[in-house]
Amino acid sequence: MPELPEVETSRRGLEPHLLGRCITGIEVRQPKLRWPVSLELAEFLPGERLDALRRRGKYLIFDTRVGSFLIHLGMSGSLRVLPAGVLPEKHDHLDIAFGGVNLRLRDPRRFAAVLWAGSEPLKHSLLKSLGPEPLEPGFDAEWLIKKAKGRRLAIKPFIMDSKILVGVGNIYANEALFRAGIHPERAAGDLNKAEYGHLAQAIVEVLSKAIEAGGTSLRDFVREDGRPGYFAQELDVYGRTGLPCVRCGTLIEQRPQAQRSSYLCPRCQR
DNA sequence: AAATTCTCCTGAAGGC
DNA sequence: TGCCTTCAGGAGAATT
Repeated sequence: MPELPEVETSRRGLEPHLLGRCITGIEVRQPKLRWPVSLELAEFLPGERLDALRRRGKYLIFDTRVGSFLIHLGMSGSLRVLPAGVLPEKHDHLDIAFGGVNLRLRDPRRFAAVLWAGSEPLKHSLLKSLGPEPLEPGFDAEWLIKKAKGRRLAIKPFIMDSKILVGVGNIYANEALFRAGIHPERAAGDLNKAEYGHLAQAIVEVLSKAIEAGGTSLRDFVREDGRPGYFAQELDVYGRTGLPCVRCGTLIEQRPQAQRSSYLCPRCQR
């Protein structure tokens, strides 16, 4: 599922193909994604040049002179750049044509979003309340401590909350907590300063390594050029139910938590 | 304000 | 071989 590293991998893969090129057309074959695909895309974008391709959390921001649009990949979305004329396959819901190439969105589960965001995209309702980027200044243990003060919410959903920090989904939340040796069901407000130090560092390391590796490949995620990422083999706990802990050999447990699966080593994580 | 539950969707995997 | 059921999940919206 695309998390921050996968979205950043997509951004880096797409940028050299699309930056500075002019949009020549929009084709929406399936407008019913998480929200209806914004009609403004077809209205405003043809003839405009892509001036920048940015990322905020798991959102990609495409900037043009007349305004910006957002793409969120949901959990099964992927973007690819293809030569014009390649026929769409099942679940290829939308093309944005850039002259001789097409930016194509595929999303079997249709949780993706393609939305117009106007001239100040960071003020869009979906972006304005997002927490700090974990790989940029503004995110550290002190920030987490401040936000966690007094909260009884479990630490795992806490770090998956995009208002606390962006980019951490189920996979990397599990991995970061394992690295930090913290049990996912602990109350966020109960962790001490040292634990938050370890956790902040673990989040940064896990996301950085995943970006270096080119994004985790799981089920539906495909990179912009179609090659899968290869971080999956480096996961310590996610999806390893019943397998031995890489550190102590204790069997990894899986348990439901807030409508998601948590994976943990009951010995290493306290 | 904070916590919890619901919701969208369909492919994959498991059971029989 | 095939049909049915269950699970997976990003994250906003609705509810408590």
